[in-house]
Amino acid sequence: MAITINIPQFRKDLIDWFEKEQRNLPWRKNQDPYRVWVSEIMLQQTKVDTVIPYFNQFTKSFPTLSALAEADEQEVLKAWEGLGYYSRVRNLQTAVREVVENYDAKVPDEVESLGNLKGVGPYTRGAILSIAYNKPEPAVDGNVMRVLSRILLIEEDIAKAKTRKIFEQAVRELISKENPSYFNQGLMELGALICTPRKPSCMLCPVQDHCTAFAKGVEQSLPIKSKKTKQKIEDHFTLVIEDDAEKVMLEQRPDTGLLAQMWQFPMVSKKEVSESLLQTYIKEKFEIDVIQLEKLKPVKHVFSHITWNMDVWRIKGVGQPKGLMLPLDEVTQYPMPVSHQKVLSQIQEYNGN
DNA sequence: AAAACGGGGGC
DNA sequence: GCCCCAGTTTT
Repeated sequence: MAITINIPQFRKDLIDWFEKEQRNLPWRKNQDPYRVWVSEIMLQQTKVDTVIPYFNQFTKSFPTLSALAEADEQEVLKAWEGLGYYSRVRNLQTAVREVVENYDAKVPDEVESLGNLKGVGPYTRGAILSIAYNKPEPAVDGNVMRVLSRILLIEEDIAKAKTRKIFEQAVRELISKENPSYFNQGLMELGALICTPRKPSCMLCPVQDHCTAFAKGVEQSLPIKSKKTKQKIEDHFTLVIEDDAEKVMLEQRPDTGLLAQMWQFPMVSKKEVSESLLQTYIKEKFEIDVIQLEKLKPVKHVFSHITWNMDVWRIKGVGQPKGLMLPLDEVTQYPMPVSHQKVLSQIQEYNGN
């Protein structure tokens, strides 16, 4: 694909704008590769405003790569609680331990070694190399594809995996060798502030003169993106099991899959147990005698690909329940997904708080 | 190549 | 309700 814009002028316009207009964000305080790395992982599929408080807390709790490598896994997961995509932080800790082991606790500055780390894909690799090490590597995310699809009038489907390579090649031709960091960050910042998905602010755009889509008046219809996955619905019983000491039961989710290793109130799919058999199921599974069974307000939780309809039941039992029992005010010490934080709120409301 | 993987926010 | 978001891993 032939690039027809004035490349030196484009670089200057973009970088000058970024120098003047960039937001003051905590991970821009310095170029510490570890902090850049943490920020890039947090920012995957996640808005800046959401990330800011998490980043501040996380880097306070785990200030260095070595600190994160040595930290307790559950504490790390707890620090990520509510951010979502929890495999990101489990992979991150796996990767920093690898860096301590193989690279003397220094974040690699080469494509190969950096890209082989767990959770570091093509985007994150390029972001770290350019922002922390000022190397002219592409860092193509959704912003960059949107911005460049408009400027260069690229009409490939950005939902396709191989389309990213087209944009990487374009960045390789466009990128400033003097300041690759600001060039890449400028593209992303432009996508976040000006060249937005809907109603882009073209009148304020520092590179409007270079934009083919704007010249043709088609910026609103770019980028092209197919893909819409149909999402499933799952119905579950969610069990708040209380013993005579007023402790409640928590269980840990499996090591892999959805919300891996997070803690929750025991849950069972309605495909496995019917409401009429619920009491028998509880009695056998948790080895208690049920003396009270109340239905509370249901909780609905929407993921990107699944909707959980959770019928919440409060169960009073006698005996020694098979499972972790702890006082209600201590469950927050365990990393729990937002869905079950909603359940916890139901209980507290029911208890009159 | 497509699906899995969270959560929040804009309209 | 639908779409978006500073993506990577698994199938």
